[in-house]
Amino acid sequence: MTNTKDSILNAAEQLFAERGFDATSMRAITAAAGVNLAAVNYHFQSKENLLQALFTRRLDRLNQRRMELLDRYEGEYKGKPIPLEKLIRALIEPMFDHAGDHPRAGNAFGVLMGRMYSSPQSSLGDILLADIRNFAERFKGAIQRTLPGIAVEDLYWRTFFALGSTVHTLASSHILQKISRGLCDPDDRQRTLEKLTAFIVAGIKASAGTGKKKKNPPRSGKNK
Amino acid sequence: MTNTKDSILNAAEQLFAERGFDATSMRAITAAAGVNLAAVNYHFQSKENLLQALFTRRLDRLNQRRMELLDRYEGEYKGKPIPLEKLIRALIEPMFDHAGDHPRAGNAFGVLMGRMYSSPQSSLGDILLADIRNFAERFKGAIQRTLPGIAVEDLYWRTFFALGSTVHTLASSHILQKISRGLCDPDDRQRTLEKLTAFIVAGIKASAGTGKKKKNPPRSGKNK
DNA sequence: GTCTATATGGGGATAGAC
DNA sequence: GTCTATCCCCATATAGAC
Repeated sequence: MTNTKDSILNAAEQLFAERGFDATSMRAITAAAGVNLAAVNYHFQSKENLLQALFTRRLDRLNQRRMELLDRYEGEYKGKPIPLEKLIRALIEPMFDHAGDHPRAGNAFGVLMGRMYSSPQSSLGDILLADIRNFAERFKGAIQRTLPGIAVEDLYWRTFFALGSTVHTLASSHILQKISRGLCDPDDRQRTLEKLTAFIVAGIKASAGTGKKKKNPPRSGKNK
Repeated sequence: MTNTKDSILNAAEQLFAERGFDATSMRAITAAAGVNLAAVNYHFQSKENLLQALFTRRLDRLNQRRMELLDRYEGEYKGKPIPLEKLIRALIEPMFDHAGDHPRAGNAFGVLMGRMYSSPQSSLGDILLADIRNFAERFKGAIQRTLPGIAVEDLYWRTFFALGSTVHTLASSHILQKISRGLCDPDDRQRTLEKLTAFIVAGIKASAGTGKKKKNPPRSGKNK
C-alpha cells in the first residue's frame, strides 16, 4: 500500500513527535515502519537528512494551504482590508491540520513542529527560518492593510508572540489539560482554534502601550 | 571560588541551553566545569538527576520571586484589584531574570526552560507541572479579582497562551532577530518585556469571542 | 531495493586507588 | 572528594551478498 520511503517518513514523524529526535533510534523507526534498518540510509543517507526530508515534505503543503487561504480571502474582500481574524486563521489553522495521512496519527507533525521550533537542531533552524520567510512578507503586507497604524517593530514582535502561543499549543497542550483538570480539551480542534485565534487577534490589536521609542520620538501622528 | 557541585550545575545549564540535553555529553560538561568526569555521578548519581537538580534550584528562586512581586502588589492595591499588567509582570518577568550568576551566562536558564517546556523529557515534565501548580491557583484568584467577568475555561486557555509566547520568546528569540533583520532586539530585556506584556495583557482581556458552549447552554447568567 | 553482518565510535556509569 | 581506567551498551553508518 505504501512504499518503503513513505513508511519510514510516517513512522519517523510519529516517533520523533513522541520521544524527540535524539531519543529516537533508527532501529525504532525501521521497526515501526516494518522495513530494514539499512533502508533509512539507503533512502535518506542519514538520520539528519531524514528529518529534513520529513519537514520539507510537510512545510511545502503547509505553506501551499496558507497561500490558498490568503488567496481566497483576498478574493472575498476585493480591495478592502481582510479582517484580522481571517488572516490569523490563514496563518495558524493549517498548522493544526495534518491528520488523515495515516490513521490514528493525530497531529504528530504539529507536535513535532512545535517542538522543533525551540530545538537547537541546526539543520532544521534554517529550514524553519526559510519557511517563515516564505510567508512573512505576504502576511506582513496583509496585516498592514488591515491595521494601517501598527508600527513595523510591533508587527514583528506580535506575530512572533502569536507563533509562540501556537507552537506551544501544538507541542504542549497536554499540560493545559492537566492543569485545568480536564476543563480545557486540546483535542477539540475547533474550540482550541477559536480560543487561540481570539487571544492572538486581541494581542495583535493591542494599543501601542508604553513602548516609547529609544530615540527620535515620532513627529507624525501615524500610530493612533 | 565555587565548589565542584556548583561548577557542574553552571556548566551543565549553559551547555544544555546551547545544545540541548541529549546532545550534551557528561564529558563536555565536566570539561567545561574543569572537574573530573566521575564527579557528576558522585554528586548527582545520574545525568537525568543533574537536570532535575538544576531545575529545582532555579525554580525555587523563580517562584519565590513571583510570590514576592504578588505580595508587593497586593500590599500596594489593598483590597482593590491589581491591574492586569502588574499580574502579568509578576508572572513572567522573573523568567527573564537569571543573569548574574556567572558572567556572560546571559539567560541560559531561561533558554533552557523555554526549550524544556516542549521536551518529552518525562522527569522534567512532572517538575514543570508542579511548578505551574505552585503559582497557578494564586494567580488564578488574582486575575479573577481583576477580571471578574472571565470564564474559568478562558482563564486557563489564555494563561496557557501567555506562557507559550513567553517560553517561545525565551527559547527562540534569535529567530525574531533574523526575521526582522535586526529591527527587533531580543537582547534588550526591558523592551522585550514591554512588548510581550502588552501583547499578553490585550490577549487575556479579549472579549469572549465566538466561544459557544458545546452543549447545555448555561441557564444562569454566570459567565457573561 | 533489500537484507545480514559488522565497523566504528560515543555514550553513561562504576570500581577501586589515592 | 577526586582521579584513572575501564566496562558495557547502543548508536549511526556502511560493505557487500542476494
